[in-house]
Amino acid sequence: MDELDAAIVRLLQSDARLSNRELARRIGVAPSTCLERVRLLRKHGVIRGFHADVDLDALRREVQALVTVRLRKHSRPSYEALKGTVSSWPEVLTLFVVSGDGDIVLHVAVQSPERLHAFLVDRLATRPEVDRFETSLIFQRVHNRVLDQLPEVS
Amino acid sequence: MDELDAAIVRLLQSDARLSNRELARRIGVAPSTCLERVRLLRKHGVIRGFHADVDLDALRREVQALVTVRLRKHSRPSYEALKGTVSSWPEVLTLFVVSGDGDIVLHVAVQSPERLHAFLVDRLATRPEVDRFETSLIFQRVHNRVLDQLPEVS
DNA sequence: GTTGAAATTTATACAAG
DNA sequence: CTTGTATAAATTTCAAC
Repeated sequence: MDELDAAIVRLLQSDARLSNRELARRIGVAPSTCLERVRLLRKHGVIRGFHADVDLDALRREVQALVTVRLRKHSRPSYEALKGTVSSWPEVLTLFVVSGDGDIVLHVAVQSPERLHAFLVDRLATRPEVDRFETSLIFQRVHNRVLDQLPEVS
Repeated sequence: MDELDAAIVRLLQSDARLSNRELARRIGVAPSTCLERVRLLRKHGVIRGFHADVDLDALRREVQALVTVRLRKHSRPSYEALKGTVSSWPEVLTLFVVSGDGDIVLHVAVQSPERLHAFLVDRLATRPEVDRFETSLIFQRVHNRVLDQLPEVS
């Protein structure tokens, strides 16, 4: 990753649909050079994919929460079982495996407070791996979608 | 949002760089129809943008954490001041304003455990709005990038 | 709202520096 | 690794349904 790659990565984070021509123009190289750079960034896993960011309200997900889950057992099968199940739940946007008071944090988004409660008691609380959980309503989310490469630690 | 819009939104979440032709082919309409649909979805704010998903390790962000922050005062100026400051910190990926034990949750990603500590004590703890905070290391993150529209609540 | 076709713009491969 | 050029493909507009 040199300066050019960093610039490409920055621009494609802010707009994944930039044409290759425009991208090349902005970083100051020929389109064919730019195309090859992007191809390599994808191949090497630096760029993992391109995704549309969709308004949650439009998806009828007006209520968001962070749910901190504590497992009954801290065994690998316990983690894997819950992770596997959760990934099939449409309510869940992100799952974090964490240290600390909780073991897993879920970011969920659903239609209503009632649906949130239904998710918690019908889906989550019925899982045998789950001991207990705490729920925080999300009033606001601010996403930074353009991340720069941090400087090397010297 | 009819069935066609939902299909477009679904496909563009999984691959924002799908060509308009391919998108049109998959949902079964003419390219010009598809183009107009996408244009309207953007105009109406359903599609908020297109972003490249970049590997955090490639950005030298190998250590992630969730930081639950408690404010000294629960006044609007207190929230706004911290939100404003945080948005200029490159370490922060997402900020959640939440209810519950914490008032704000930060998802941060930095170079090393040492840098995480530096972030916490030098940046966060020095803010006058901050009372205290708790930090959970993130061992794993599973992102669901394709969200379907949830059914109407009847 | 949708379409097909024309005109414009872009992506892509590749030979060469 | 980079570039310019040639070819193929896609985007975009628009008159008409």
